[in-house]
Amino acid sequence: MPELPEVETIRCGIEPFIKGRCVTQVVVRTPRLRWPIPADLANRLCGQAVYEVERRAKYLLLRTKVGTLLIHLGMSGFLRVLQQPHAPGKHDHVDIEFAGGICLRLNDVRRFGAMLWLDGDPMHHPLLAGLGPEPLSEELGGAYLYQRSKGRRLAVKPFIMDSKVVVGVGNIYASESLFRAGIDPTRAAGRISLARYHRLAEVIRQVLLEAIAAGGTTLRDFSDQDGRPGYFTQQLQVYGRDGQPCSTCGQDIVKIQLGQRSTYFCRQCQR
DNA sequence: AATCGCGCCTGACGGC
DNA sequence: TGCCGTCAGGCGCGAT
Repeated sequence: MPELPEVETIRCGIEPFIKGRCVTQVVVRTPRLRWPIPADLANRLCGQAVYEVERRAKYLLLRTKVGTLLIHLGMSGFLRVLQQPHAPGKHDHVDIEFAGGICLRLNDVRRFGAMLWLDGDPMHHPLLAGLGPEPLSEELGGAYLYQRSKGRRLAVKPFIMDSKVVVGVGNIYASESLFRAGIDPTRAAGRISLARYHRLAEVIRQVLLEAIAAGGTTLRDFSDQDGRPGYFTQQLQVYGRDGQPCSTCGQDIVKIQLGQRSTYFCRQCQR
């Protein structure tokens, strides 16, 4: 499941192949993603050069001078760059072909992803306009989280997963960050001190940067690969480790449901 | 306003 | 072996 580090890694991986290149053809085999892919996407995109490959939250933005292609990878999506012709396989829903024979191929088993065309300033689009700060930016700090959490009774884990508060903290990294910060994921967001939020902001950045570094290594050979990119290479300390001993104190990691999400933590180390 | 819970979708996995 | 139920999860949206 692409979390922010995977999306950033994919952005870096595809950028050198498509930046500055002109779209020659768009093949949509399965328009039914989270929302239907616009029927006129090919008309909009063909003949346009992609002059920038950006990321905002987990959205990829391919900018042209007449509009922006927005791509979200949902739970199971990934993008590959093909330099050699290659028959599409199962769940290869879209090909975007560029001058020079480069093909950007979207594969998404569960189709929770999206591919939309945005006119005008993409940052004003409803999907992007209300988003909180990027977790790797200066804006995310303890003071910011503390201020936003005032009076809120919501548990801290769903609080930091709320994209209006901060973007890009998915279920896995939320559990990992709270473990590193020693914070009980069920604790009300408004009942956490400024000092602990300083620590939380710091470890969120740390965890994401480590994952980006790991992804950069595994995805070095980005194009023309057959299988999926190597996600999940990061050492996870609590996620998916229920019943196993905590790496700090040895007590069993527990798994609970919090806001319909599996949540993993150590009752001893996280208060 | 804040919070909760649903639904989209497929594949892996466990039980019988 | 096959069938069926359950789980996983990002995230917008409607309900409370």
